[in-house]
Amino acid sequence: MAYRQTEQVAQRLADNRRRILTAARELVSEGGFAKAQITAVAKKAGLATGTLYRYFPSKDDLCRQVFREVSSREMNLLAGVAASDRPALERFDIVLRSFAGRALKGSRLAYALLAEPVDVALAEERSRFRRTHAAIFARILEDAIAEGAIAPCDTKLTAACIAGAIPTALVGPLAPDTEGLDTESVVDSIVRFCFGAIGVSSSARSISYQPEARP
Amino acid sequence: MAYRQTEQVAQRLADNRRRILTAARELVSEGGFAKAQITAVAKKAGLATGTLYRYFPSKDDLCRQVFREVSSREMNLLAGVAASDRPALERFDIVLRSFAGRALKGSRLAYALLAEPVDVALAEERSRFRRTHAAIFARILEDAIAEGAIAPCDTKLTAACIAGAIPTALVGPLAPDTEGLDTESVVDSIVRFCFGAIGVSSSARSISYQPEARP
DNA sequence: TCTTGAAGTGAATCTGATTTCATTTTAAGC
DNA sequence: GCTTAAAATGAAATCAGATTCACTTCAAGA
Repeated sequence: MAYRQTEQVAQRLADNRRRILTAARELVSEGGFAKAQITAVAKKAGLATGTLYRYFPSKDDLCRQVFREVSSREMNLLAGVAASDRPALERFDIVLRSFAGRALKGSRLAYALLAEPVDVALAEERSRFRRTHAAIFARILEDAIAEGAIAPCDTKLTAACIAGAIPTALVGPLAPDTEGLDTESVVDSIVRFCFGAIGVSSSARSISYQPEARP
Repeated sequence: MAYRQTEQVAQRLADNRRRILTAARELVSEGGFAKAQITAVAKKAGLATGTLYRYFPSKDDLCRQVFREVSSREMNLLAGVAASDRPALERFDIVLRSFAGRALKGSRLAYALLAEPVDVALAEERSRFRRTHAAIFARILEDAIAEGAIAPCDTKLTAACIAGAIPTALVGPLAPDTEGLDTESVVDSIVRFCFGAIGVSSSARSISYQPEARP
């Protein structure tokens, strides 16, 4: 018995793994998944190309992992908001705003997640991401119906529509170059659209429910 | 002067070009753009690989061309419908239905156009396609506002949302395997969603405007 | 029939990445 | 210090396509 993995080594391995993921994530935030070539990632992580393959079986796996980490952070955030015990419509408002708002803020990464052309493996991941969004929306819509705040509708499909509408509306504004456009008004328009879509006009909304005092 | 292109030759050249485009289109309808490899296209067109390059400078160019041909047929169709002189909301209804309905019918091709993972060149083409959709919707919305049929709104953004919502709602149903699901009800739900989004509830709609007699 | 330049060919090449693997280095235990 | 097995290395192999190019075939017209 001449070799046994020690705590210290295990630590370093875990570290390396993390370092690879971080390097990849940073590259993605800089230039999208297109910039996350294995060689570049390894270099940035301070490891040799081959070493990387001791940690991840393939590029696809690595990228999927990165995609999941980034997107699940977002998802958890939204899910958290969605799970509060406020009235459904209020939650709807907040979820929409955090989604759109955060996307516009971290635009390069959001673009990678939502719209950058990617290969099949990541496209799959992306569609899972979108379905999760939709599920969150669907849940809120069901609650809203149960509360009698909106009329019944096909919640699944409506949620899918919303989950598709937002990214598309953002793509223009998200485009890697776009600078200095009125973020808030874009978000407002999107929110208005989504409320409309579920049958809550903005006038009705400002009477029955005031998410924030308005200026 | 020993050579001059004759009518007959010109004819054959044009024929070849067309044959290449057709072959490519057919391959795309069978297996998406992924299946449209140069060699396969050439073979299907009954030409040698190299010959194809006498007609198209690169694969990207060929695929773009195919994408444009297919999508512009759709666009013209929608634009035609949109340009009729009926009331705006009626046109809205028809455009939505033809869009969603046609996509569901020719699903493999629609999937390629709307959702298949593609490379940058085609992604560009696709976003142009989507913007054109949005423009059609925007136009109708403006008319509807002018007619006083709906309340004013940010037509550009609303149109973008709609143009994004529909494909997303269709992706599930379009997925290359999905069989035997209720096409009509999907279309209905989408239409309902879009009308809701512009502030026309389905109840209001069935009173003020009857697109078709209902059973 | 013969010449000429365009059209057509498809095997060979190129490309840009991922992935492998023979070799070297490192850490653990004796 | 020595042995062992894991970890790390990075140059080279691989790969799946697109693309090229030296060559052949063809059609027009002299």
